[in-house]
Amino acid sequence: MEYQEAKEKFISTWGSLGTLWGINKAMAQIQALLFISTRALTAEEIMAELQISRGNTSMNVRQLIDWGIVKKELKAGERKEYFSTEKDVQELARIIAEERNRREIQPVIKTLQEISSIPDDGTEKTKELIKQTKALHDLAKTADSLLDKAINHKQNWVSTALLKLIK
Amino acid sequence: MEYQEAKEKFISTWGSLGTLWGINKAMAQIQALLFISTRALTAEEIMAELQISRGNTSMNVRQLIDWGIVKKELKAGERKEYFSTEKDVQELARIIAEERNRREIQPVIKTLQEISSIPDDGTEKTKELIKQTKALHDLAKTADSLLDKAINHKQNWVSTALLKLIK
DNA sequence: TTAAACTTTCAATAATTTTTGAAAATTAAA
DNA sequence: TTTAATTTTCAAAAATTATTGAAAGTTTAA
Repeated sequence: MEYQEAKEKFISTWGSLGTLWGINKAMAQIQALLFISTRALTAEEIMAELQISRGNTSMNVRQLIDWGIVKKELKAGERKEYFSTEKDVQELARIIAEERNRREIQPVIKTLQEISSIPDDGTEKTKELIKQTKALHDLAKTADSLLDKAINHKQNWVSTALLKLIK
Repeated sequence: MEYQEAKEKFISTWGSLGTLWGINKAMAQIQALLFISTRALTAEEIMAELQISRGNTSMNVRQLIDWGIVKKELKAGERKEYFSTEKDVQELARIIAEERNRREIQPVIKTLQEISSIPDDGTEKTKELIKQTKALHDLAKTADSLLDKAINHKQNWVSTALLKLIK
């Protein structure tokens, strides 16, 4: 396998993996392209490399910026914008964990809290609903604390967690 | 909020959360329904509760069984099948982590391994591709070990991991 | 056997999500 | 200003994914 093939394979693998962290294919592919690029790229270059439209590029780059994964770079004397991604995998993992937590886990915790707090009317089905949503709420809160630790623990948190778990 | 509203809210919240663990809405809703049910349900009952078709029910229940989250129960003297889900949240989390790892993380690790092993032709772009995919591969392997620990550590692994991380 | 009860399959349809591309908006140099 | 370079927006189209429902398949009891 030589460079071009490996590059395409990486971009397509990373793209289809997007769903795993809750983003769409184009967004993941743009990030992948920037991740292995030796320099910041323009919208034009991204479009050409990934064969996607201008609008698609613009929207997805913006989303990546919203996620805090991609940054705009302005070059002196140049009109167009250049884009680059976070290159450190640990930091990338940290940002993604933080965003997913904020966007998806927190709202669910809130809802589970509400549901598990309904009045116990004494029926078996109500007791079961309360018991099960409480259990999920507890699990989610624990996972949340774990994630929060990870998020605020800048360097190498996955390894750290692993090392401690092994002991 | 009384029972019926809370129940509907739970099913719909859990359903839309399906994407977070990589399954579709109907599949997540069926699991949610069984999770708060006080007894095993028939396909007929699932269809009626969730207002979905027979085919949809059949296919999604089968997928839940493939995931190892739902079990068939046969009642003596009855022709139809009853379905129930794993009720313990810790075990549920464990099974989901195991399946996602097997289905999604393992194939990615393999691909990253292949890509990061291409010959270094000395160019900057090849060096960058190798370096970055290697870094991702290392992260994925570490996460994999962590998950593997978790998967084989039956009780309360999230809390355990958290406690150790806090120390 | 046959028939009834029930489950599965899968092509067609519907719903949802993503992508396009051209027009509008913005920005900055002339 | 005006103009040209560039980016953003968004309605329409395309692609993808989920759902239906009726026919085919399976199982068990009579």
